[in-house]
Amino acid sequence: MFQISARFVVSEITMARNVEFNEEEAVQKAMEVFWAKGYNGTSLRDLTDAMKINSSSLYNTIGDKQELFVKCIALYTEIRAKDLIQREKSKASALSILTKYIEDSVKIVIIEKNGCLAIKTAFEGATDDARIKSLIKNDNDNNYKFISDTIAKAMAAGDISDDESPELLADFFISVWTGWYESYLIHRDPVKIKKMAQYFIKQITK
Amino acid sequence: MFQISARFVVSEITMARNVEFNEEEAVQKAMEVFWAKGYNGTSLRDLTDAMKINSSSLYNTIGDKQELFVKCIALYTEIRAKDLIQREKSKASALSILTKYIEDSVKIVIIEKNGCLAIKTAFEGATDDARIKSLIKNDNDNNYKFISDTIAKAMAAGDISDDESPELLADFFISVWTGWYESYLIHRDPVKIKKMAQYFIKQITK
DNA sequence: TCTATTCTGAAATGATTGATTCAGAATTGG
DNA sequence: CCAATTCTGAATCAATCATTTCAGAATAGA
Repeated sequence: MFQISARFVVSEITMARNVEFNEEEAVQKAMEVFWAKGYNGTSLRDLTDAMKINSSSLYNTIGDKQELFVKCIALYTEIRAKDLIQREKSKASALSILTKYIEDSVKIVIIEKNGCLAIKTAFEGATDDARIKSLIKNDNDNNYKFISDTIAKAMAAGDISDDESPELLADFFISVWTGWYESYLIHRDPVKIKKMAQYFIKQITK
Repeated sequence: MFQISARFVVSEITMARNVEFNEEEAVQKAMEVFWAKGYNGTSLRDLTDAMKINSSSLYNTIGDKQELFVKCIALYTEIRAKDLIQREKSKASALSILTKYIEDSVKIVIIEKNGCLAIKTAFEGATDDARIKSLIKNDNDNNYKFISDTIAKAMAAGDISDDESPELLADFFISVWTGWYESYLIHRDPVKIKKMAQYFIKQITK
């Protein structure tokens, strides 16, 4: 017997009906709902409506609400990790990779009306699930590593001053960036964000 | 007749039983629960347990869950506003008022395990109540005004450079500050926060 | 086609949600 | 003490919550 849980039963005799829905697409839809409403603000009905599946199908394949949330956060952070890998592949100078990243961060803050799912999740603290904490920390560490490495390279190239450590500047940028989301949630003023980004770039380059 | 709602009935003949619980203390207790669990994560039973009152008393005096939440946010932002007024009264130099404020901000980030209620509320976006949005924006504007005014005074005194506008620096500080809460939620590393604060002070003073 | 197995959809689960009811306790002025 | 009024507490409300059940549809290999 290889039965671990219902969905892992593997018959040695016959196979049967296949799952009708696309799990990845369904998780993507669920992620959007959690993103907009938060964990506690999202009901299972909200989820199954968006995913267009029955709750029994959800529980048979993915699991309960918390399990689904973990998959959503995993998907979200995976997308972000892939974006960083793409940026690292760029042939451009470290400085221009960095400024492009900062400028894109501004754009995302302004476009994404619900803010950042990782930040929202960190602040909501709805569940103390170790997997979620780990995913959020990993996501943060990825960004930290990307920024500090890129700054270090730009310093080595002599494009930005090495008065401060790349690690401190990376921590600092991540902090400002988080604040931009809050600023935009409260004021809806793109100019504020753009000016702060300009200031940050000026501070580290000069 | 002066009847607006049940609790505003004023008899012209006789008075009657008084409210037994202290409303301000009860709201304070409720605030702590909302602070720890968020709006959607807090049930009415969580609230009445902490406030040590019956739900009928709550509805007869304060109102429903949303009304109570408004009062909690009002109390929270009022406490913060009073703190700023105290700081403004100080006879110390603008620069030392500013650095004291920044150092105290670091302490609060590190001490307050649940982060900042205003920031949490902004990110949760649980209710689109105009009063809450207004209170949060007001709180933000208060801090903005205090910081930019203090920076302007320090500039006038020649204690910090006037390369940048006080308004930009105020926006910038508020953003970093918000990020510190997230950083501390994820990493629980006081040194990170302290270093960032030192860096910020250094940047604006030199 | 048949049989074994799995997936789906509707219905229902008990628990909890925010909110209300109302009898009786409390307090006031008379 | 009485009468008028208001507040409190226990019980309860319908609605919704996350989750489960199960009959029947679907599909694989034999």
